[in-house]
Amino acid sequence: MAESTAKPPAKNSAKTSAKSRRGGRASKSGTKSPKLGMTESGKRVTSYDVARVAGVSQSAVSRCFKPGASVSKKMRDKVMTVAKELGFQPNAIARSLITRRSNMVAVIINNLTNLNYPELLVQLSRRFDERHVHVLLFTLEHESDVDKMLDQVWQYQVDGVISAARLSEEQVSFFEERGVPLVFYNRSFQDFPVSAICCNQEEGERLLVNKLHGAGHRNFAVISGPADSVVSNQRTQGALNRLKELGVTKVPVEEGDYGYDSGRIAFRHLMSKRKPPDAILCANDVMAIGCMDAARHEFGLKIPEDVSVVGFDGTSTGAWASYRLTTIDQPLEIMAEAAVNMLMERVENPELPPEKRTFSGVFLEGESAQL
Amino acid sequence: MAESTAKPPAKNSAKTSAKSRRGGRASKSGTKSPKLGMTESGKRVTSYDVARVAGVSQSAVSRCFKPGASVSKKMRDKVMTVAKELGFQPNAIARSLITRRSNMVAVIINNLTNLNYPELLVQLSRRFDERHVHVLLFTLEHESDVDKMLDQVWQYQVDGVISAARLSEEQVSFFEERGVPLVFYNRSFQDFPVSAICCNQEEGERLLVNKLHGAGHRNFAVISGPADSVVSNQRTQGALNRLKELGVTKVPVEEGDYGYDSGRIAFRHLMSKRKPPDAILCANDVMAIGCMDAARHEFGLKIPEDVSVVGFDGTSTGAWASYRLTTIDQPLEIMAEAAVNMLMERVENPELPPEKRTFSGVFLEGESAQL
DNA sequence: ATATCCACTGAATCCTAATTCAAGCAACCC
DNA sequence: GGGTTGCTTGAATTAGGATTCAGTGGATAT
Repeated sequence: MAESTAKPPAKNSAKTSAKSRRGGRASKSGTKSPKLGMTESGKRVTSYDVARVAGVSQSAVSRCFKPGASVSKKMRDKVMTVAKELGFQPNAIARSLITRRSNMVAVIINNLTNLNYPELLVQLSRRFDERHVHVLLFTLEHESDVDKMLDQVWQYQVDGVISAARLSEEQVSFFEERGVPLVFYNRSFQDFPVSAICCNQEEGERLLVNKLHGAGHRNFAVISGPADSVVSNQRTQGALNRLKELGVTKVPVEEGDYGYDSGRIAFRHLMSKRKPPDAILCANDVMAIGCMDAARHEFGLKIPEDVSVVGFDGTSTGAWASYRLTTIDQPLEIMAEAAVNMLMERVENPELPPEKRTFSGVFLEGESAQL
Repeated sequence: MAESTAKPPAKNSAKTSAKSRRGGRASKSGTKSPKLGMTESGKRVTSYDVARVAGVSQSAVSRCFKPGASVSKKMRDKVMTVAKELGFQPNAIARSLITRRSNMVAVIINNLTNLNYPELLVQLSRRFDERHVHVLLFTLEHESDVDKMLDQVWQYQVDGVISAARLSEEQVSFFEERGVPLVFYNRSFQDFPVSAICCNQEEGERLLVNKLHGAGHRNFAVISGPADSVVSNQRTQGALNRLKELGVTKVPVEEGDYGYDSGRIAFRHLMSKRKPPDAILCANDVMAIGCMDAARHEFGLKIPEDVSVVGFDGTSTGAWASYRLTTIDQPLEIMAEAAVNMLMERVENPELPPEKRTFSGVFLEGESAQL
C-alpha cells in the first residue's frame, strides 16, 4: 500500500514535452525531502511533483483536491498520502488565475475616522474566513489616495469589495463596469444605486431628540464629527431636523473630529456661549465621553443633573461606570454579518440589483441624560 | 499617431499557435469598448489585448509596466495610451505566479486578546501599503484553528508573515522549511530562535514596581491577563520577580481576561481579602480602568489616596480625564514600523538570521498612583 | 565600407492548478 | 456476446504577465 514510490516515471516517453521538466528523480522511498513543501531543488512542491511521485497525472492530483470531483477512493488515498508526504499545498495563486476567483475580498477603510472600524475589520475577517474567503486590507490615509488604491484593488482580482470609505460615483461605476461587486458600509448615495449596509443614523438621532425633548430639555447643542464624514452629517442632520420639527431652532453646532479631545474642546466652546446648553447630542460616543469629562473635570458640573449628554455608537467604553453613557447602539456584528452575506450573494450572482439594508440602532439607556 | 489600430494582425501566420487565441478583432478605431477594462467579449483586458491593439508584442506591454525596463519612449507612450484607453491593469495574480512574489503578507491576530490589536493592524497596513505590499488578514478565533489557518497562509503564497498570535515551535519551523519569513509581534521563544519585535514587558513592570515601592507601597496585588497570554505572563512575572527582590512576597494575583469587567471583578476579590492591597498592578490598561471604576463606584474609594492603580499599554482611553492612568506606554507605532522593516528585510534577503528587537515601554505618569 | 556596439523588440517559454475531451474499462442489460 | 451506460483517468489546453534569448536596425568606430 505504502509503496507509492516504485512506479516508473509514467509513460511520457516519446517527446520530451513540457511535462518532463521537473528534473529531480522521484524521491527514493523513505528518503524524505529535507524540507517539507520543498523539492530537492528548493522549489515549492507542485501538483506535478505529487503526480510524478504518485505515478498519476497532474489532472488527477488536481481532482483529488477538489471536493466532489470524480475520483476513485484508491486514487484519492494514493495522492493524498504522497501529498502529505511531500507537504504539498495547492497554490491558491495559480488556482485563482485559472478559475478567475481569487477568494479574496478587499476591505477598504480610512483609518482617520470612526474608531470602531478596527473592530469592524475583525468582525468581517472572522466571517469571511468561515467561508474560506480572505480579507485583503486597504487602509486610506488621504482621500487623494483613493484612485491609486483602487488600481491596486483591480490588480489583485478580488472577488468583491466592502468599503467603509467614501468613493465617488465615478469610482463606484468602475466597479460596476468591471463586474466587481461592491457593498458599502454605512455609506450610500442619494440617487445613485449601490448596495449598502447602513445603520439608520437619522432615526437613531431623532429617537434621542424625542427622549430629551420629552424630558423637558429645550436648550440643545450638537457636536458633529468631521465635516466630510457622511455618517456624522446624517446624525447631525437627523438631530437638527427633528429639533426643528419640535420647534427648537438656533441650535449651536460644534464641529469635532470624532476624537476625545475634540469633544472636550467643543464642550468648552459651548459653555462660553451666552446660554449654555442643557442637552448635548454628540455624533459619537468618544466625543460624548470627552464632553462629559470636560463638564465634570473642567466645569465641575454634574451629569445628568446639570447637563445631559448623549452619544452614538454603543461602544463598550461608553458603558464604563464612569460614564454610563446614554446612546444608540449600532449593531456592529449584525451589520458585519449582513455585509458579508450581501457581498457573497453578489459574488455568486453578479446580476443581483443593488440593495440597501438599513438597521435601526438600539436605544441604550445609561445615566448621562435626564430622560 | 493615434492610429494605433490599422496594423494588421502581426505576423503570426503559419501555425495557429497559442498566441492567436483571443478571438476578437482589434477594436475599430474610436469605437470604445462598452466597459472600461473589459473586452467586447466581456473578459478582462489582458496584456495581449493591449499588445494587439497597439500593434506590438505582449513582451513589450509587460516591459512597459516594469519600471526600469529597456523600452523606447515611443513604445512606452504608444502602449500606455492604449492601456489607458482599454482600461488595462496588469493582473497581479498572474504576475505573482511567474515572479513567485505575491506582494502580500499575512498578518495573524487572535481577536480575543489585546484590544489594541485592531489598532496595530491599521498601523501595519498603512506601512505595508507604502511599500506596495498588501495585508492579507487572518484572525484566529480558537487556538485549535491555527493549523487550518496556516494551511491557508501557505496556499496564498504570501511573501512573509507577521504573527501576533501564539504559534508552536513546530509551526514556526514550518515557516523556516518553506522559506517564508516570519516576524513575531510581542511574542517569542526561550530557546528557539525567531525574529520578533517585542516590548520589554518585564522591564516596564519592574519600573512600575520600583516607583510604587519607592513611594512606600508595601501591600501589592496583581491582576493578570488570561493564563495563556504570553504578554500577560511576562508582565505579571516581571512584577512579581521585582517585588520578590524587594522583599515583598505573598502578593495576591487575580486572573482577568484583559476586559473591563474582569478588572472590576478582580478588584472585588481583592477587597474581600483580609488585607486589601494599596497598590494594584494590572496587566493592561483596560483592566486597570475597570479596577478604578470598581474602587470608586462600588467601594467609594479615592484614587490614588486609598489605592494606587497602574496599567500597561498606554492606550488613549487611559489618558481620559476620568482615569489619568499611570501606565507604561508601549510604542505601538514604532513597533509596527520595526516589524514591517524587519519582515521586508527578510523578504528581500531570506538568509538573514533571526533577530529580536526589544523596545522599552515609556513610563507615563498619570494620577492613578501615589508615587 | 566593414566591424562593433547598443538599445530595442518579439517569439517562445515559464509559472501551476483547473478543465475539457476523449479514451479506457467495468458492470450491466437483453 | 454485443451494446450501453457510467465512472475514471490522462493529455492537452488554458489563464495572463515575466523573462530569456536571439535577433534587428541604427549609430559610431576603423
